[in-house]
Amino acid sequence: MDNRSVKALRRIDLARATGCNLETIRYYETVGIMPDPPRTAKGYRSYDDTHVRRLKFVMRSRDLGFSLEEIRGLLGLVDDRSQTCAQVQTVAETHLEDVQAKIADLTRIERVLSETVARCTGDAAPECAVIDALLEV
Amino acid sequence: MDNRSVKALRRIDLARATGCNLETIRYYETVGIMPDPPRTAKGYRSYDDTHVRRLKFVMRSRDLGFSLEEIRGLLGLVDDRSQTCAQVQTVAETHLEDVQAKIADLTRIERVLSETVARCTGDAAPECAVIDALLEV
DNA sequence: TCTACGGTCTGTAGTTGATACAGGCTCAAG
DNA sequence: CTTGAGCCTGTATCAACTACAGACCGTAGA
Repeated sequence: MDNRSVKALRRIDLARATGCNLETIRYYETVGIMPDPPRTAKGYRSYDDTHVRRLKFVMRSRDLGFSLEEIRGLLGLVDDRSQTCAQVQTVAETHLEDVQAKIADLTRIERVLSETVARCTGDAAPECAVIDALLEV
Repeated sequence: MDNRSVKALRRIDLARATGCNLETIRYYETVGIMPDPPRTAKGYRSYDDTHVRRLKFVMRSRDLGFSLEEIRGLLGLVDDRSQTCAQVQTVAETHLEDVQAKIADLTRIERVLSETVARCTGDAAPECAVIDALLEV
């Protein structure tokens, strides 16, 4: 029968596939970040690969410092296909600027950290350059 | 008399100098991120430049996704000068690896976003490439 | 077939990291 | 000497999770 229909995932399977906390999945559902999934006859949530992709995207965005509100905006592009390409472009451009600003900030920190770590002798030395550098970034 | 002693800052001055929320300064004090500052005779908090530097460091670190717990660790290096340079280096290296991972992640997103934004026609087009690209990063 | 165990459900409470507000006091410019 | 801006404390609220309680389900092994 070649029944390769999408494999149903339980909540814990989605959690394991994404690294997301089990309870957070339910939380994202209540706040509208994740859709209400189909349920089995007994009321169990039933997920598939699209949920895995979406949740991974949410988690990475969160990890990079975007708020649920901002992520909602981006997911709106995914969910509401009636928007024009121009509208999508505007949101994407704003997001791009945010990302670039974060990269610039992190790169500055990265440079100072790597320079000072390299300069550090590893000896016992209370006047270690790392410390002062950290405050100067 | 050349009285260029460090100018005392009120809480609102510290807030303005750093861009930090007024109430957050008090919060950082209660959770031990900022030290209990000296007080005037009437009990007003009195800050100086060292507080400005420290708070700026805390704020930037928070903005880049480090927890107060992690920041506490870094500030421990500043506060406890008895640690060896080697210990400082270890903490700084871990921090550096975190930063580099975040940069790599953001750079990947940045590339996909800028490529797809550039490719976008701006027409009404529900099958805009940006959307799918976002979920694939 | 029974039972143990791991998983599901809902609702609610607790945690972290802030932010806001209330009610009263203080300081300094006009 | 008033008035407005700022200070104080304590407490409440918020966002984004995270954990727990108590009841139910489903399946692998004895």
